[in-house]
Amino acid sequence: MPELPEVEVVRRGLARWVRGRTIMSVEVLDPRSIRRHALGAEDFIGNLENSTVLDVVRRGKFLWMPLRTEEPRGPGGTGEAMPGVALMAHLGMSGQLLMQDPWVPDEKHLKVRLRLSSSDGMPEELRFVDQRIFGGLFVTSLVPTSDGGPGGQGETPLPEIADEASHIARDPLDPHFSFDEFYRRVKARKTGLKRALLDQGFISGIGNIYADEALWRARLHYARPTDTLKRADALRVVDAAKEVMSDALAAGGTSFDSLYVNVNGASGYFARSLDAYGRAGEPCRRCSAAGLPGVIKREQFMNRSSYSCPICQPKPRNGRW
DNA sequence: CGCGGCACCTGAGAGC
DNA sequence: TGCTCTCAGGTGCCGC
Repeated sequence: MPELPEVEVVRRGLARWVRGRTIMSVEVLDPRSIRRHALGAEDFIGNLENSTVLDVVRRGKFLWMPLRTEEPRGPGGTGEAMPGVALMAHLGMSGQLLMQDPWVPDEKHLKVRLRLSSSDGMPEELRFVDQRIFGGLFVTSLVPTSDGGPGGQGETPLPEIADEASHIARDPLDPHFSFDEFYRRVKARKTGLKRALLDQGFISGIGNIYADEALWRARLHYARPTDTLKRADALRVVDAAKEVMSDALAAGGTSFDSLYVNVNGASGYFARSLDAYGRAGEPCRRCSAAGLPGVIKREQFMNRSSYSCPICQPKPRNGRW
């Protein structure tokens, strides 16, 4: 279940292997994995072949590789660079980007294979593997950012963003993230706090797991109306999200099952340090440390499970927050 | 505008 | 053993 830290682990790993390499050929083994590429497999392949990967860039959970595509030289071709396009990837629930040597047998859920130009000792194939097919690959254009800052986080940040990610807000680990802007927008919206944390247009990179962890750390209820949030509350929950995500990043990403594997094929491991998510029926660590009887409760919210402690993340009795 | 609901998917595990 | 049901969840879209 990749959230921001996992995607960043993949980004860093991938950048090392693919920067500067040319896509020699592309094989789409399951067209469902490129369904967000509206013009189909042939167009997808045509856009990628003979393009060179300039970088690997991330915004929230979206990952893209800006490409340099040259017009064919010779008759009719100028040899000049074409307008900016990028290969976009979203890992969804179970997507993996793996570097493999060609003789390694295909993975069971291999969906797309890119053959890269050879580069001393590096694996020649970039494989997109995805069991549940919530993720996918597609080609998108690059557009200027609305705030003039870099489009995303990469080795050489560009003032452009992949069109399909331009609605995604910066994440709390982004040096250009603005808490003031987040607070202003969240105050103006009438919605529940967890819903706002999961809204990638407000603040990105937070999924169900880290939303619950951040709310627990900030001692806030998931349904807290955002327009009642004090600045200190909002700061606490954003700081908590930032903390939990940088901890996970330092540990190489969270992993609960074998579905998430980073680009080098090794699972991250951070799940053991979760305080709320997945701990239904277990004592709240903060409450037990204080001698209180809090037990983590699981509830359905937004069609998914939410975990919280009824004692330290209470709902008000009188309906006033 | 906001929100609930749902579709998109597969596989693991529970229950019968 | 084998069937059916439930659950996991990021994102986008639809209708109220």
